[in-house]
Amino acid sequence: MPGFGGKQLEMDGSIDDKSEDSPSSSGSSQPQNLSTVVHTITAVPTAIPNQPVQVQSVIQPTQQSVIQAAGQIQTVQVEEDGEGHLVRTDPDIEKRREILSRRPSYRKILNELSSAEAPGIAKIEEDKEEEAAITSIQTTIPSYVQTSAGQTIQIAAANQNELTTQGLQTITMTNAGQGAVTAAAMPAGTTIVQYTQGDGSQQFVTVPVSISPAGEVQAYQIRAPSSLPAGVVMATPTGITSPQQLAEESARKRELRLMKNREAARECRRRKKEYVKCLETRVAVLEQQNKTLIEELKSLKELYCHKAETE
DNA sequence: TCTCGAACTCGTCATGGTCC
DNA sequence: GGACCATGACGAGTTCGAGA
Repeated sequence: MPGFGGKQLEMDGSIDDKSEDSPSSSGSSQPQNLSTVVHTITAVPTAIPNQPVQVQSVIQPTQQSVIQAAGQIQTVQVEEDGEGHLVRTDPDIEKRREILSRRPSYRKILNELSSAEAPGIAKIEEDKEEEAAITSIQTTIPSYVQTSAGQTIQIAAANQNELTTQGLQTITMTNAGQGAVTAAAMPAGTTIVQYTQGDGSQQFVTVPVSISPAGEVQAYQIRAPSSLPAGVVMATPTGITSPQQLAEESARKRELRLMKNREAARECRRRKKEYVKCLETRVAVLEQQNKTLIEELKSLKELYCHKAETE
């Protein structure tokens, strides 16, 4: 991570108010403190959550700084905490601390940042669009799926065109010699089949692959319980009774949970990277603004001195 | 070429927040 | 209240560059 100039920039764009919980708690993205005369900080006051404001010219550590946001002038108390961090000490702290104590969402933060001040920065898309993107590279309903054991099984629904998540469907699986879709890696006895329906919606089916030596396959039900997100269905054997089947069922649930969490972790990391990139861009922009303002200040000073000399 | 340590990646678990 | 999601934390594996 390259070092950032200026004062500590909180992830939510606010001035450091010593909140205990911050997305930067891992430390890897903490900006380094560099000594500069003028610090430009973007802050989001609690009264106007989505409106960035700028704190300028915090030259003396302890003083009142003027925050201008959307045409409004606010005055906040700002102090330096000895470690180079600006600390806001006004009465809003309790409220802000309450808000910041909640775990942040990179997506929310980034979307706030992009909508508030940088229209050019792409928002992190909502899940709907992500799902749509995924389904666009999927195929239609496969008749054959390959299990984690390299086994190919045929899914022969009573009416594949009506294989929807509405209501219950019974499908049968039979061994077949053709492969079509590779299933997720699963422990012995289970597999997760991912496919796309004719209407483009993505489906995950957790399927136990306990095919008897005689090739006999029992019937499974595909159901879409309300607890599962759209596009995810569970395949459960009909009439689970034995402890072994219960164990298999819980193993399947666990695998599905792990798979989802794996995906969630990937997404989370991707969002985090995007968020850090966004912050770096903002830092670069603000540094540039800072330079411009310094130059402007210099020229105004010179102009003023020149005028004073001539008078 | 081998070794070592830092950095990075990924999967999993724990936990708090949100939704129904 | 339970299911689900988002994310921090942690450990294991991988990569890469520097030094012997």
